[in-house]
Amino acid sequence: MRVDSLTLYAIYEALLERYGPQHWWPGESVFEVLVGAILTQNTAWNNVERAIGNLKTAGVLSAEAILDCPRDDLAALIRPAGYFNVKAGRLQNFCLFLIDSGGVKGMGHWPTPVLRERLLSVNGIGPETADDMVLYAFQRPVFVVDAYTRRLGKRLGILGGEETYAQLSAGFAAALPAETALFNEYHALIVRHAKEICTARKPRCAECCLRDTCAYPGPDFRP
DNA sequence: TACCAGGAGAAAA
DNA sequence: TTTTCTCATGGT
Repeated sequence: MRVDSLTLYAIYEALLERYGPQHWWPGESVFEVLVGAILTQNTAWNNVERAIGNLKTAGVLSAEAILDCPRDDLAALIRPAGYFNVKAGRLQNFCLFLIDSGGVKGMGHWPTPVLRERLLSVNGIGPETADDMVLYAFQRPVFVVDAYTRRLGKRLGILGGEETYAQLSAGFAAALPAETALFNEYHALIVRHAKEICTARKPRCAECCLRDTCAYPGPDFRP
């Protein structure tokens, strides 16, 4: 898959001009970013914030505490984030992996491809969650692809819609300079755009809301 | 009331 | 191998 660099950069510039820097990822520590990446799977961030708040209040926002916490109790704490039973297991899987790997510091010594592969080996961590972690927690230049990225790319005519995650991530990364700050901001801006338009235009958007049901072709960011 | 949200894994076809 | 189903709360 090939994506035109100029087009991709023009989209980025347009989003940055419209919304400004997003200062991602929201979180007070690297561990909080890692936890947030799992909790936000198919879930609105507002609900994730509630869940993380519960973990903080209960003193369960560390790998050791999450592993020590009975599964049902952990599930109750993260209930606002939805899929709480599933995510409680995923959090504990990841925390076990994190401790076995020497923590964030130990994992920080791994080359990016190794880091990514090992994260993907953890049950409950798929491509997007792994890349969220690699980019936002470990500050490595990987391009995060989410549902918004796919929809926006399709709306703008730069994607066909059938590409695999790996094809999209590699295609975007190859078309842009490998800069962590750029990849950080780009993904954040796409999410911001989606939220902004969806919130502003409900119930019926006059501009591309990035939903599958939206028939509007979307704003033209092409150069 | 119905739809949607910063996915992933298991089961079924 | 590909498609479908399941997990679930909270906002609009």
